[in-house]
Amino acid sequence: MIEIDKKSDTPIYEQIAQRIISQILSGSLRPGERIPSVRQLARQLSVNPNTIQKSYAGLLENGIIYSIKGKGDFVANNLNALRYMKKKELITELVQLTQEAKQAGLWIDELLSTVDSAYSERLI
Amino acid sequence: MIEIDKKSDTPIYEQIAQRIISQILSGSLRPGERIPSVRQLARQLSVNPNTIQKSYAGLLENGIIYSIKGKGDFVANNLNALRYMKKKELITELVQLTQEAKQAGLWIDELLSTVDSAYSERLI
Amino acid sequence: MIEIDKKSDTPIYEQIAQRIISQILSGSLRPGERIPSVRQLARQLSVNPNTIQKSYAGLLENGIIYSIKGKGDFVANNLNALRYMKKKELITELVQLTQEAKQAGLWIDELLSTVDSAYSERLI
Amino acid sequence: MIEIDKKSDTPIYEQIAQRIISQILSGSLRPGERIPSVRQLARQLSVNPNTIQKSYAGLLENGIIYSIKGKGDFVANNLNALRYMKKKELITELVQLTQEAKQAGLWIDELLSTVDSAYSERLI
DNA sequence: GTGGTCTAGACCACC
DNA sequence: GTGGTCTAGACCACT
Repeated sequence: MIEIDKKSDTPIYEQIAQRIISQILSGSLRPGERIPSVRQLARQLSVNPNTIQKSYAGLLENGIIYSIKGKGDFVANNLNALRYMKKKELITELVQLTQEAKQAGLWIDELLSTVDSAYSERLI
Repeated sequence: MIEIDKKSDTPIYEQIAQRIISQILSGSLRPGERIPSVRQLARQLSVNPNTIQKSYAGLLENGIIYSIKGKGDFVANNLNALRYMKKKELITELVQLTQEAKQAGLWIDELLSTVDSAYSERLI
Repeated sequence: MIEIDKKSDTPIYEQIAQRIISQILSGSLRPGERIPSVRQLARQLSVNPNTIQKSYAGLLENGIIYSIKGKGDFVANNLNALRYMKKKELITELVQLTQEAKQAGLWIDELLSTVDSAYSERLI
Repeated sequence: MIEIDKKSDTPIYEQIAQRIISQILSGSLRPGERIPSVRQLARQLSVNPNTIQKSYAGLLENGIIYSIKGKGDFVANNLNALRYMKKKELITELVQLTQEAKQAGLWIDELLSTVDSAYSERLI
């Protein structure tokens, strides 16, 4: 089940793409599996079909899904590449955040223990 | 010395505000000290004065600077509050990032060592 | 319907913000309802869109409205907080004014009867 | 003793004028009495003499002080007129404030009791 | 169509 | 010189 926040400042089409990617990464959508049709998802989220279309176009372009005319859109067999991409992205963000925190005067201990406890916590 | 990236997707006026804040946090701008005048900084960064104005308006509204008409803008005496705000903000981001990383399948060791080495690195 | 006074010494953008707030407080604009678009209101008041934008930016930052890109700006669900804020503000002003009046030699009866009759008066 | 707030957004020259007027109204400066010289007050408040000059020019124009070349500036014999002006001004403000409060949903009782207690309070 | 950002150029009050 | 407000016109991303 996908949920979006229309008030958020990250565009809806990107929110949807992120949700789908995270569903793939978490295994709740598997390679080869069909994802909801544009119209169906549009109805379900009460969002303009154009917006869904834009999400899917992005996923298609990055090889995360493939589409078969007349049948629908399916999760591609890219799981490892996808994981790798996401991982690199997260590491980059983490490096930036750490350096910013250092400059702002936080101690390394605070950062490490924050990461440690956040990792152990049960996800919401 | 302030540097900005006009191509970045974070607005110029916000980049400038962040730079000023980080200069205050790092101590290179002290409470009571004057910050560059709107026009001067505009010339220096080859940016429109209105854009600088917008940056300063934001800082003013948050009580980070105060302005005296005809004299200039000065760093307010909020250092502790500012540090606290920034710290809380960074910790929140770090928690989110950690949980996202966990869900994406990264190991705790990868995160901790990333933070550790990023912290030791010489800042650019 | 919003009216402004371009000659007033309170900036146009603030006049507009106040009008919107008072419309919310008086119930003529309800939470979730859309407020006029930037360009539309600009045309209607023959004011530059940037000025309207500045008004709305302030309301946005204070959580009084929220904006959805491509759709418009809407009244947030803050009515009680808003009422409380305004009330506290007005009471503070009233206290200051009263004390100033006392120091200037006005009698308490003059003040009370002024308030009383001003309150009964039909609003313009 | 006059005190000013350079950070305030009401101009310094106006702050000074207001202080002098309130000293006259409260009786601590009496008609015919000499007020501080421009240079003296400028030194005392560490303010540019031009600014003091502007204050005094305003007071002069409104007949609140008169100046004798080579001797200084003195409080005029206008006390009643001054009181009347100030009173009219305060009443006007009070009417506006009351109507705004009404529109914001405050009750007449709240306003009256606020005025009443503020009036009884010992001034700071 | 919508909001958001930016530029260029102007005017004002203040010090 | 300073900050603050406003106009006119442009571009962008989003729906």
